[in-house]
Amino acid sequence: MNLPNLKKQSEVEIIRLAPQSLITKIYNKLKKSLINGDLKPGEKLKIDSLKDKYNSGHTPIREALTSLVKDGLVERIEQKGFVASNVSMKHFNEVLKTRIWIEEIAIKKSMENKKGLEEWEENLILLNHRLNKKDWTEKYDPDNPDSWEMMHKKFHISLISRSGSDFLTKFCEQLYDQNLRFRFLLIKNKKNYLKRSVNKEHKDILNAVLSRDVDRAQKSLVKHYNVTGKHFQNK
Amino acid sequence: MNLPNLKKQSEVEIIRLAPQSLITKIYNKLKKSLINGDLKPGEKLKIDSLKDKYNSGHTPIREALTSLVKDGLVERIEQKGFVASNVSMKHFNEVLKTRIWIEEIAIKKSMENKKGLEEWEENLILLNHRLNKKDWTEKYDPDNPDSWEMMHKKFHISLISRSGSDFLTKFCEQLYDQNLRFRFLLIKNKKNYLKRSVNKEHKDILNAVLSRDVDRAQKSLVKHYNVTGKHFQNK
DNA sequence: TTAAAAACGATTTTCTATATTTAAGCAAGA
DNA sequence: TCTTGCTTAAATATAGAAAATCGTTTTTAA
Repeated sequence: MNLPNLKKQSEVEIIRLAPQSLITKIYNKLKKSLINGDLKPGEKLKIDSLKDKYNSGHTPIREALTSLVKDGLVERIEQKGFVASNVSMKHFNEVLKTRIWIEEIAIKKSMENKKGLEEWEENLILLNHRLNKKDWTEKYDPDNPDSWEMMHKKFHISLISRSGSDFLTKFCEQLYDQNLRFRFLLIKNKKNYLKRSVNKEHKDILNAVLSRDVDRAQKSLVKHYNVTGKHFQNK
Repeated sequence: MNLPNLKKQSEVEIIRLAPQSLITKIYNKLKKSLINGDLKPGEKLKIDSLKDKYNSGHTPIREALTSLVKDGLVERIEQKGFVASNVSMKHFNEVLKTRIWIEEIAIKKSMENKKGLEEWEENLILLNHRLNKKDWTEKYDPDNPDSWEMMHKKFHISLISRSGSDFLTKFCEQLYDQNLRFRFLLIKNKKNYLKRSVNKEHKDILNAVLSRDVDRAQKSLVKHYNVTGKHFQNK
């Protein structure tokens, strides 16, 4: 999360030389499919089919699914296998309100954390600037960290990740992914949704953070989430 | 979490007839050992050893460990296997403050939730009453729901589980287990710890809840957690 | 002579193939 | 209609193969 993101690219390359397990690869692919809706809510996730699809044995598939269960994206029924988690407005509303409760605290604590405050602020400015230049109708592709969705996630996680609790940050990430899935699956009127002025909403949050106004930052963050919420009330 | 807990015992029995997978059994046993310290922080968790210990193949062990990674009790290093998560005061303090932040909200929302409010209150009275009768120096045994530790967990989870967000409740449970592990591993002066008047602390929380005083309930809950915290500052 | 690089072997993780167990659908008989 | 048993499909579990890591030794070269 520090500034010289681009320079670190090379380091990442070195890390990548350490072979990634099939488990991780399949986990990421399945997660993507669950979030973007390729795997439909309620759909049976048969080990054998996935095994063929991803050219692997049982173990990597089962382990990836086991992780996804803990992420809340897959449900497991003992002795009956795995199913893509169901979605509903009830679930969406739960995630929405939970995010609001949690992130209100997390952004507050992040702003109150003096250590590296200025670097964080500058980094947020950059992230927001880059995000602004991107086309937010771009396709969801978690493998591309420069895609709008991934940069958007990075901006939001950055906003709340200085609370001093990694547990909290991870929890927020989980909820972020849940929400993303709902957005892809449940938004009724996508045209309407795209009229939304996200950039303005982000700018409001950013400005509040930069003026170190905790209350206003919380309010604009909550507002941002509630605007998303509005677009789920079918119309 | 509703009142007729005892009657439901039979239902539980019926559910148990559906054979539990080895995965789940091993998951529970490993979790227990990680929390009570039989498996030491930092200890290598070799698949082969565990396989022998639990008389099983690789699959159930690996899957159980994969779940425990998501619980934060085990760490996984790609291609190098699994290790029991490390503990430190830093980690403890993180969990402590996170619990305080989160549960302050959760207990508030639980108290503000009108639906089934009175049943919940009555249930809390019962849980607290039963907890009072038990000896809190009793050994930790997650297989026995009537043990002090398990009833204590039930009381605390019950306090915060009516927020309307299952995500939040699960998160609190995770943090509860983390904290429990720290309690077993990090408390320096156990004799001193046992002098603590838990029953009084619980009664304060309960009374505040029953008088529907949100602010006082939050404060006494936080106090309860901070008292625990004090016992970690080595002396 | 010594430091770095390569090679080897043992251990362990990861993965595949296969066997066992369980669930579920269906048909025959009470 | 409700069992009961049969059949099939799928989940779960085991055994063993393949790949990666780690520590040690051997080789190479300065």
